[in-house]
Amino acid sequence: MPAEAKVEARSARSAAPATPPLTERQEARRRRILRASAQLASRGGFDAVQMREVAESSQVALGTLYRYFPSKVHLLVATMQDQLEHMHGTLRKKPPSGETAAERVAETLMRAFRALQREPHLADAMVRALTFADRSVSPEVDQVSRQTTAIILDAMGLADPTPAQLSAVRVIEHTWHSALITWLSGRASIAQVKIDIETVCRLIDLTDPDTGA
Amino acid sequence: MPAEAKVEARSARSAAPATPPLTERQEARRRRILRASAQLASRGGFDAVQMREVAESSQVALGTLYRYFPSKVHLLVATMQDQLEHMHGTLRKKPPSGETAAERVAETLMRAFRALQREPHLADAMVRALTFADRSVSPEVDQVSRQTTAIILDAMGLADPTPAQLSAVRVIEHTWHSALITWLSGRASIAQVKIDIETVCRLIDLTDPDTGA
DNA sequence: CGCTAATCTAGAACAAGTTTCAGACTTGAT
DNA sequence: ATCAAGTCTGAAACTTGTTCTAGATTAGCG
Repeated sequence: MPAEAKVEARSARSAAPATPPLTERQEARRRRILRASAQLASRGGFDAVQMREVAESSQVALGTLYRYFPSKVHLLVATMQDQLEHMHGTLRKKPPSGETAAERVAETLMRAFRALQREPHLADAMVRALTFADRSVSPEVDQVSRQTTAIILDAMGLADPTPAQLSAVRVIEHTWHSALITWLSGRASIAQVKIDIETVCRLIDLTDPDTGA
Repeated sequence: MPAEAKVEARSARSAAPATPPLTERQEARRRRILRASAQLASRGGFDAVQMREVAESSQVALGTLYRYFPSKVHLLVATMQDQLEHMHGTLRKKPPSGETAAERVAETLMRAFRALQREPHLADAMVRALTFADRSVSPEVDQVSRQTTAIILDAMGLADPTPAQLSAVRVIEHTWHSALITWLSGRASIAQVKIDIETVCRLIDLTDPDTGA
């Protein structure tokens, strides 16, 4: 029988279908790797996360690093999952105060944006990885997307959204990601991102089953 | 005095401030390079565009290729500029037929989307490069963005848009790029992209100075 | 305990983007 | 026609992501 179970995509909750539980030491390794990844990313962004350095930093052989995360993009997307969970927890504690759903969503996203501004390099690494990811990372990217959707729906305060509302949420996510990229690459100001977020959030009112179209 | 002028960012119109004109042979080299890039990209997407192969394919030394395009991302973004010009020309010939501005924009974007579907690998290479570009490529990416904006404004049929309308256009572009990415990475269907585009285009009506909010 | 299969480690090796360099070639000016 | 300065070429070198290998370790089972 195997000694330590096969290591694969890890996820927050019960999403993973067949992920054998990790040993304590394995869980610890995984943590060390993610911590090193975030640390290096915080310094110099995407480029500063070098696999050899991550391995050394987390006291793990390069081959092992690749066993846990099959590519740099996988690693950074996993790092993002990790950070997103934090974020969601933090956001839950102080629900947004806006009157309308649109206001609350915009407020929540701006709060998240401010958090990202505190670690712009880390944001750079995570977002670039997310948009650069190819099909082999789809499951992980999808998980990030679901988590983001959950955060937005939370802010809207909706139990069961209509299809139109889900469309609006998807568009908001698109805008969120793309606006972040333009900000990170210095092509848009913080103010600009704020405007874009507020603009797209008006779509929510438009799809409100009571008042919208 | 210099023999052949310094090669730098090239742009469609008068945007470049100080780009000495290229020799005929230089212009020809540049063309060959872009053609090779598009050709390789059409085959296997981003990964298939290998600088050594582009150089060989376009009968240019590797060092020369790097003189014309300082990185793979620069090259692919330039390739996108090139393709966008084609596209804009093509789109101009058959203006969209929709009643409202929103309909016309959605129609135009869907037409562009269909064109991309014909060369999904090329689309992959260009879009991935665009979103992966860091600050050093900002001017070129910005040029692509301006060109895209021009296409959308064309479709709206607007001479001088209001700030609110420009915001809407920016959000539409965000959605357009991000939706393309989700499609390219297999996380969204063509139908899904269509819905997202149509959804975000409703923002236009919302900002119409006559009828909107 | 002692086995056995899987995991982990160290390090070499490979791949593709990027840089560098010496020498041949072009260009525009004199 | 000649020259100086800038370009192009071919090839090697360097960087960093990724793969591979042989041997040491570890985990669970009988």
